[in-house]
Amino acid sequence: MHADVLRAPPRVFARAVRGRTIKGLGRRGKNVLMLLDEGCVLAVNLGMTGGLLPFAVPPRGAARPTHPAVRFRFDDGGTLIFNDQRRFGTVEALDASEWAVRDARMGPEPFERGFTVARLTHDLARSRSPLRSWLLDQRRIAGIGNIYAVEALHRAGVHPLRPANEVDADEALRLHGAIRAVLRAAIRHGGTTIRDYRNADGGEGEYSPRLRVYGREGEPCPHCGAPVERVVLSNRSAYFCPVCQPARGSR
DNA sequence: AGTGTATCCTGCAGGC
DNA sequence: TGCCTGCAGGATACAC
Repeated sequence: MHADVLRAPPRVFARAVRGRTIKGLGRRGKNVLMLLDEGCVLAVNLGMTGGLLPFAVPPRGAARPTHPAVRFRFDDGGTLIFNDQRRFGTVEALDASEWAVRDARMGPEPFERGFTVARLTHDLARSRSPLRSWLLDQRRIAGIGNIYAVEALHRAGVHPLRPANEVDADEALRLHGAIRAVLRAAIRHGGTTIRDYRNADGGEGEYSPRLRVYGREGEPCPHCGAPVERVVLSNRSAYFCPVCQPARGSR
């Protein structure tokens, strides 16, 4: 339907998934995983506007998704449509070894036991990237996007432009806690709907009113009242409180 | 090798 | 009303 979300030629992709059975579901970073037999993985990255929409029967009329990109049909008559307005999402069929390579390239899951303060401190020291960019890099930590990177930095009291290798031990400790806290809170509230995001049941996430700085340029910092500022790096907005997140040093 | 920028695509809000 | 610009939750090819 829209072949550009497939990384492979459509016929190659179809051959890889036709007739297969979904044995389980998973997630790695921001990727939804459908586990097929023989270790094959159908990996879906939702991008900015992607969504997986299940239907018991093929949707007709107004029920039809607005931007269908890939359609799967099941033997029981069910249909799964990957809908993606901007088509920044991707749908890929990977064999076991291809998935292993992909998995190994991704950083730790924020909630796994191996993601410790010591590991974060060690990894930060190896990079001069601005922290906001560092947090978005899926090779460092898997699963953090712009909203939660920005929110975690505010909770930790660290400036988004701070070079990763200049973060001190106390800041790393706070950042580690802040990453987990913001993700935990956002998950508990069903995610953040700004415009398009919907959960698997079609409902909106309830976390957006709880965002402390993201999208709040000029509004008062909920901690100190100073106006929230916006800075653009790598073409993406970061929001921060100039008082709670000083450009240099600890708070 | 590591890092920052431009780009893919569509739609919407706001200014004039 | 309509045209223009900027912006949007992601990831990466490419230049330096």
